[in-house]
Amino acid sequence: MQLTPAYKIIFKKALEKSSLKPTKQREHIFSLILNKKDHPTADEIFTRSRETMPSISLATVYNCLETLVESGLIRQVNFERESTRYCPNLKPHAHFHCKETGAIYDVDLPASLFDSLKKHLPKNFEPEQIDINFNGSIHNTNNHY
Amino acid sequence: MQLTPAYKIIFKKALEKSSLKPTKQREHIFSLILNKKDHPTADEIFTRSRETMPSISLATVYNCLETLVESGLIRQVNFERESTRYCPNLKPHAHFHCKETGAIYDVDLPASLFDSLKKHLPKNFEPEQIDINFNGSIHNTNNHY
DNA sequence: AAATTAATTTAGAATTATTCTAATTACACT
DNA sequence: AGTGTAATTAGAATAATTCTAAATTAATTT
Repeated sequence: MQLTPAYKIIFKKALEKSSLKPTKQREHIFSLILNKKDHPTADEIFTRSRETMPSISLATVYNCLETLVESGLIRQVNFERESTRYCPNLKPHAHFHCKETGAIYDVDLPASLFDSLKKHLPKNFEPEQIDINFNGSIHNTNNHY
Repeated sequence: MQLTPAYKIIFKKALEKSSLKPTKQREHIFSLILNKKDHPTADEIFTRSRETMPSISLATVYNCLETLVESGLIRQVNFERESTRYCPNLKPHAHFHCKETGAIYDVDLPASLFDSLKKHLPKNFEPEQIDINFNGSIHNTNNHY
């Protein structure tokens, strides 16, 4: 679980911009999320972290995730009141939540769509973040019988 | 806190379609949400309910809210992991969450926008519900100085 | 390099919204 | 009236997250 040199620079810069330290734990968690792009929960990240960093604590995982979100390196994803999940995809996109499997899929969207959404806000509303969440199921188009 | 005759019919029909009973408690909670369109939490609804129905319990409030959502009479709104809020507006719309005050505002959107969102999904993804949430702040355009 | 300070991590307790459980109540139907 | 099913109730249980206070690490000053 290692950051590429390019990501290592991004990582350091992003944290330093908010005067936060690029610690071992923060880097470790960031690399875990980057390397398996599957929207894990804090608890899943905790379990995975301990495989290679057995001394890490759950509180640290929560702390690190918070600082990574603050510094813009990852995004939070929430569905209903399920555990918060984390996402390293920073491109404009939505999420699709399959109610059968619970899996979450990224859905790329053109930036223009976010722009036209913003146009419907009153002039004095200043959005910082737009979350678009689909909830539904996924049909298997192969197996018809 | 009374339902109009028109809403009373809508209420009964919606529940009976799922073979649920139009009970006093369910009607009471539905009317509370309809009459003050401010996205209350279950706990706020509980407090308001007791003013006119002191014997109601919190569990019942949760139960009733669940059945009202199931039968399509109200919608749930979630921001991050804050308490779930409830919304009687069934027209296609988004929500704006003011991070300063915590208030939630409905933002009407044309149905066409939801349609173009759906077009970006893979063909076998079947959305049942689309949630669009803005997070940000509201500028006061009056008081410049 | 030792001492000082500040930030981070840690373990475990505390919190909070929600769900669960089991008992009671309210209806609908014979 | 008696039976059966659904709904309500109070309180206990759960689970994700946050808080607290102590311990560790890193950075800075002497």
